Amino acid sequence: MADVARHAGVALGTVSNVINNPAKVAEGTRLRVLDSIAALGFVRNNLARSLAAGSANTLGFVIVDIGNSLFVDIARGAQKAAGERDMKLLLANSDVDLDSQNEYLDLFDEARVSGILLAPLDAPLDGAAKVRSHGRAVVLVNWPGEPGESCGVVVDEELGGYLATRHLLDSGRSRLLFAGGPLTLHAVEQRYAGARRAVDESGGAATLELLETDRLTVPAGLRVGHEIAGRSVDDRPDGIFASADALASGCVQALIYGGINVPADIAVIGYDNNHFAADSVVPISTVGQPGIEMGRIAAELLLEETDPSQPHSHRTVVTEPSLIVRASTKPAG
Amino acid sequence: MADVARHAGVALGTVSNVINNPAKVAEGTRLRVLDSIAALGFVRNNLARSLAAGSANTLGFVIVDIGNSLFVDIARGAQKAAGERDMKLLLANSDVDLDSQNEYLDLFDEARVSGILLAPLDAPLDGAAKVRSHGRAVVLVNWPGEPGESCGVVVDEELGGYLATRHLLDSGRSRLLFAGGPLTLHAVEQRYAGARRAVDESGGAATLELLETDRLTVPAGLRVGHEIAGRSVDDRPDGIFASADALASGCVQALIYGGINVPADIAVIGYDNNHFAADSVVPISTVGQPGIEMGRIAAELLLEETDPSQPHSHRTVVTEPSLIVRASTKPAG
DNA sequence: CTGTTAGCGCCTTCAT
DNA sequence: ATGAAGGCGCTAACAG
Repeated sequence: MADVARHAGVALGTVSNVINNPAKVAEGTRLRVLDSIAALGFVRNNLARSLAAGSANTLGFVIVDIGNSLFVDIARGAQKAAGERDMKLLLANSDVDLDSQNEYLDLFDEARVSGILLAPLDAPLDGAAKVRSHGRAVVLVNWPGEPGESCGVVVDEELGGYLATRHLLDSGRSRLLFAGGPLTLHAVEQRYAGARRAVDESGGAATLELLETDRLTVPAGLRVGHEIAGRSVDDRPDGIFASADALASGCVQALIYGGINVPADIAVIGYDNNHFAADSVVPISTVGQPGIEMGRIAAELLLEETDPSQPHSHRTVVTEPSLIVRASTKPAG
Repeated sequence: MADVARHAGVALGTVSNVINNPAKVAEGTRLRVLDSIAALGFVRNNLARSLAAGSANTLGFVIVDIGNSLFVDIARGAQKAAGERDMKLLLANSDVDLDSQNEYLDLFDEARVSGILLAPLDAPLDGAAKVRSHGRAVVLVNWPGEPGESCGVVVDEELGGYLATRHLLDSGRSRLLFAGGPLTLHAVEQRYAGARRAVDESGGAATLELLETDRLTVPAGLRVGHEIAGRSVDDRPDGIFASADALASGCVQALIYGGINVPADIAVIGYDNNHFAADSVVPISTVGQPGIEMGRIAAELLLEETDPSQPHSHRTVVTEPSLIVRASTKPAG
């Protein structure tokens, strides 16, 4: 930086101003300094900048599973929101491993990032608490904030379950089946609760069978589909709500394989709006989480919490999922 | 850090040594300092550390598409290799956007990371050249290194195409069809060349039809499958090499939908070892890239280039894909 | 093995 | 609008 100053024939402080407070320096000088910067291939040392300034222009995002498209969408949304405030977003993949998650939390802590976004795995949040105790803001993503401790962004899973089921009912289906599990998973349980509510509202006009699976994968869905295809026609549902697209995809494939027509015989709706759903012989209706929006909101909450000039109270924002109708639930008949 | 020193009743330099050169300090003192660190919730400021030490313990990885499982695998491998040398790996998603890619390159440059891994998009590598001109090492991933300029790690696509086709031939198929495109994509063209080679080696016992697609997606695969299902039986191939699993998945779905038996009537093999292939009614054979290994190699090349105590000459490491046999190519008959 | 000291590169008052 | 000086928190090299 001193080199640049010498090259441009100005003082070191002026170069600093050209970079950080362009308005404070005369047009001519500014241009001359800029030229020197280019000529010398100068790159501001962010380490020193952040050290001296006491704050970084970077946000960290620790992701539980980078293979999951929802989190990729969230990252995109957060990236965009951060970019609008001239902040950069760095990612770290904890890979569904608690130790790894805590390590990356520490890494961002040591790197003095401005704030941290955390999509946690279903485990104690000690690591986050530790980072927070150092005064670094942590916003939970796809996880409720801890009351009075941190912000969070979640999706209303119950509503999603309701929407999916309501849609099956509206399409003229009445013998419904909910597939998914294990029910100990909060999201699955909530989606089932929503399904339950929709059916209860129908006042006895519809039934809901529960078929719990051990996982939410394509193979599990294949098993579900095969099981149903093996039933006598009368015992089959006419509408299936698979609580994840992977499950729905397997289910649809196995049903078709078994000679059952989707959606004429059985309508199927999934959940998550993964590529699984769209990329199927029979495109599968689904419920989508607003990943990009979630990321944007999370980043904004974090930026707000980080900004000392702004009052901030911790809160959990609940976003709404939305119904995406495709061929797999076209009305019966 | 001064606080810790005071609390432990030692000098500031000792605290530094406890953290960085534990061997250089007496056991008792070390423990006492460690206690103080815990008691005070001290977190070493990595910015200051890197600034003072002149080098960071962090690697950056700019990824073209974080939604692609190959890159996720590569990230895992790189993460592991880096971890073994006490280095951390930070990720950035350029999202198939050149500007974004260059921005993240600059970000890592400013952050003075120890080195950068770049899985580039198919576009000029100016950004990488710029960073390199600042003396920061860049290793190209899934892209050949620029001779004399940088290292790279790639997969032998031609070999992969050969393996897939060889496997179809070995399974007793002879009327082969290669689906994929556009052929302007380097990887597709190479895979086709490998297929060509395998068929040529058969000495006229087999034929290879080329069906170029405009994309490598499930919908494109569906179109391929529907097209083939629409042919008269005699005109159909008995073995299909789809140059991507997404394509193969769509193809298999459409064939089954059209009443064709896979693999009895037509064997299908994909490429990439994505979940698409495994998660299919008929599990699809495929060719897998050694993502984890690629990541590990890339990180090691980078670390070697970064280490001034070691001689280094730029090179491109070519890794070998491997055949993964599943149900979709079980021998005819 | 311990304590002291001089920067790492930059930002930010402060005077000019 | 500009130049000079102090310090951000830490490491490394030195003298004890």
